[in-house]
Amino acid sequence: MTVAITRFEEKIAGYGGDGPKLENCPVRTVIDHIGGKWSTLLLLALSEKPYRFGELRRLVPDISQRMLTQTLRDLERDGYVLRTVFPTKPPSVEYRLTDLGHSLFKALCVLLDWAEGNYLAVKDARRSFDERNA
Amino acid sequence: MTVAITRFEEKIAGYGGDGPKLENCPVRTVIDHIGGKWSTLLLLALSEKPYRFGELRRLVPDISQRMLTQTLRDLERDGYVLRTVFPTKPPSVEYRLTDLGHSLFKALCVLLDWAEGNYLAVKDARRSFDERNA
DNA sequence: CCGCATCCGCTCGGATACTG
DNA sequence: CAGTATCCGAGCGGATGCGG
Repeated sequence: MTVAITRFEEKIAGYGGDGPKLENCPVRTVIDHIGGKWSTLLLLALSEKPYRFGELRRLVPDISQRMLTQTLRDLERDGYVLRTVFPTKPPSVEYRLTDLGHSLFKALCVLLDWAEGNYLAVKDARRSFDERNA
Repeated sequence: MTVAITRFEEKIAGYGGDGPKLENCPVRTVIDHIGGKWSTLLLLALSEKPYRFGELRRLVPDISQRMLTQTLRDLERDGYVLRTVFPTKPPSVEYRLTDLGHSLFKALCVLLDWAEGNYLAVKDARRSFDERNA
C-alpha cells in the first residue's frame, strides 16, 4: 500500500495547479461522472442484459423520466452504453452496455460488493456520530 | 455475470416502492456518499498515512477550506476517518483512516486503477459523441 | 492552525405538460 | 413508447470574513 501516496502526488495533486491540466486527471475524469445519483444503478441494471426505456423505468421505480433520459445520455456519451432505435410502430429503443461499459462495471462490482457487506457498519457509525453530537 | 440482474432486482429495485425501505438499500447508502466531488480524492490522500488539515489543503490545491472541513466531517461520520485533536499551541488536528476506511479504500482502488487505465477511451468517446451531435 | 458563519451563484433533480 | 420543454425548489460548493 505504499504506492498510494506516490499515486496521489503523481496522479492527483499535480492536476490542481495553474495549468489547464485538471481535465486530464484520470480519477476526476471518470469518478465525477459515475458519482451521479443514478449512474451506478443504471449500470447495474444493464450489466446482465439490455433493456428498453420503459423497462428501466420500472426497474428503478423512483427515477423521473427526465433523469432517466439524461443519465442514459451521459452514459452513452462516455461510451458505456450503446443506444439503438428500432423504427417499429410505436418505436422502441434498446440500451445495452458496450465493452467499455462491461469493463467499468466489473471494476464497479468490487465496490458494490463492499457496500452490501459493510453498509450496516456505516449506518452504525452514522448513528453513533449523530448521538455524540446531539 | 448472471448474478447481476438477480442482484439488481433483489437488492435495488425492491427499495423504491411504497415502504420506507429506500434508506436500507446498501448500494445507495454507501455510493451516494462517496460520490461527492472530494470524498474519493481525500480517501486516496489518506490511504497511505495520516495527514493534518493544512497538509490536506496543500495536497488538494483546488479544494476550498469549507469543503475540506465538510467532506472530512462526512467521512468521519460514516466511520471512514478518525479525527484526533492535539491540544498543542497552536492546536493541530490529525486525520487518519479507520479500519473501515482502509477496507473501503481497497475496494475503491479497483475503480481508481480502472480510471487510470481507461480514461483516455472515455475522453475519446466523449469527443466522438460531441462531434456526432454538432 | 483549524475551523465556523454568512452570503450567494449554479447545477442537480423533481413535477408537469406536450410531441412523433 | 420514448422522449422534449419548461418551471422551480433544494442543496452543493466557492469566496470572504471572524473566532479559539
